[in-house]
Amino acid sequence: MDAKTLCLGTLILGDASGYEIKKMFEEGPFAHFQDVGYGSIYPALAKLLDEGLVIEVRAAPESVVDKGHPDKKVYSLTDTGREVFRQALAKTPGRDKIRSDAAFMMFFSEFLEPVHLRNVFDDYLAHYKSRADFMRTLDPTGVPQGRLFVRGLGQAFYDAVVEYMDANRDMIMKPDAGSNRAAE
Amino acid sequence: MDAKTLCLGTLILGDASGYEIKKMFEEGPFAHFQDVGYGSIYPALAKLLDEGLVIEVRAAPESVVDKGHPDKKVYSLTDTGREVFRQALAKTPGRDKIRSDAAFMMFFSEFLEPVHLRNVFDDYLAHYKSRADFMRTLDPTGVPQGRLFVRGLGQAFYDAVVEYMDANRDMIMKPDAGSNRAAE
DNA sequence: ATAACCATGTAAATGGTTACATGATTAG
DNA sequence: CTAATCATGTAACCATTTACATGGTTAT
Repeated sequence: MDAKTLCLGTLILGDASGYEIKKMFEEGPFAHFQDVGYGSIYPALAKLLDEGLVIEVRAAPESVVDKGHPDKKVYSLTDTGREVFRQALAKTPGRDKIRSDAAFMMFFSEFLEPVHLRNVFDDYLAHYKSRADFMRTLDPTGVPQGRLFVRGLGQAFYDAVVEYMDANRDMIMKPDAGSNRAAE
Repeated sequence: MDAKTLCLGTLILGDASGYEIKKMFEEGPFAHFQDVGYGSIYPALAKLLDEGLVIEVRAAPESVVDKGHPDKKVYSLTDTGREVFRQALAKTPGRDKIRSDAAFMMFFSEFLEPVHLRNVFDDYLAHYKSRADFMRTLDPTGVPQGRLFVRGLGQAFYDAVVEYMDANRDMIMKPDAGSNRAAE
């Protein structure tokens, strides 16, 4: 999924600014399966505007909360944008892409200093723990099934990682009991 | 992790050709947490050769299996290469990067045609099932702990996805029972 | 024969990340 | 007053993906 489609997806959930879109990928509903930075979002929004898939709208006057932020740009999907998004969803998705540098490092645990290994392990576990905890705080009320399903999938993934790491800490942390001779 | 470090990692496990390195990322021990194509591997190997981190070696004469493949190039790590790899492992790893187009699609299940949704779901599940099954065929004998740990982590991940999807098929596949009105 | 696989490589296109540049507002 | 957060955007750099180009071998 390119940044453009990602933006269309967030906008179909409601009007938003570039800043708000980023937030959705940081702590929102997409957090566990997609990722984008400002450097992708702003150019993507500019292109979408160019192509007529989104328009710039003033934030609803009711939300005068935005009084002090005159430079905030809120985008809204056009009908064409909605249609293009539907077409993007109709394609066959590619395989999941996972890049875990931490897992790569732990794979080579014998080449890491014990202190460093412990840090990598603990940081990794702590991160997944906090993600799992965060997801548990979300309210499922009124959320469509597809979204709940994907949320649950993320939750299942986080929980599995945490559970496995808690259960197998010793396996990687304790010095190797001779079984590594063969593969060196 | 850039393609260069990834290549160093596979080569520390033993001499290999570009083609063999790719295989490792397709069906080998890295399959579930990293991914690279030929377009990354061959240029990376060329650079590593340039920098003196690897050398080209003839495949061991014993393995005359390679008789008919004179253009096969086997690479081997130099001491510098080993050292550079260790340094790469000593750094703090970045966060896992996950991009799941399929999850993104399922998130927006209301916008997908039922047939397409079913296809996406079934393909996704089938893929994770086959990955999980494959990992169960691997022999743990003589494999160092770090590698076993990461293998188990991948296994736990695959199993969690399969289990969750099997258990919650109805949730996403059955037409929405009115709870989606709110977020539309 | 012919498909599948082994095997290597390049070039162009695509797209993402990082660093830079700026400035207002809010909470402590 | 100072740090954090809100807010947008560009340019250079970096890296990957895709398409192209080639050709040998093995199994059916």
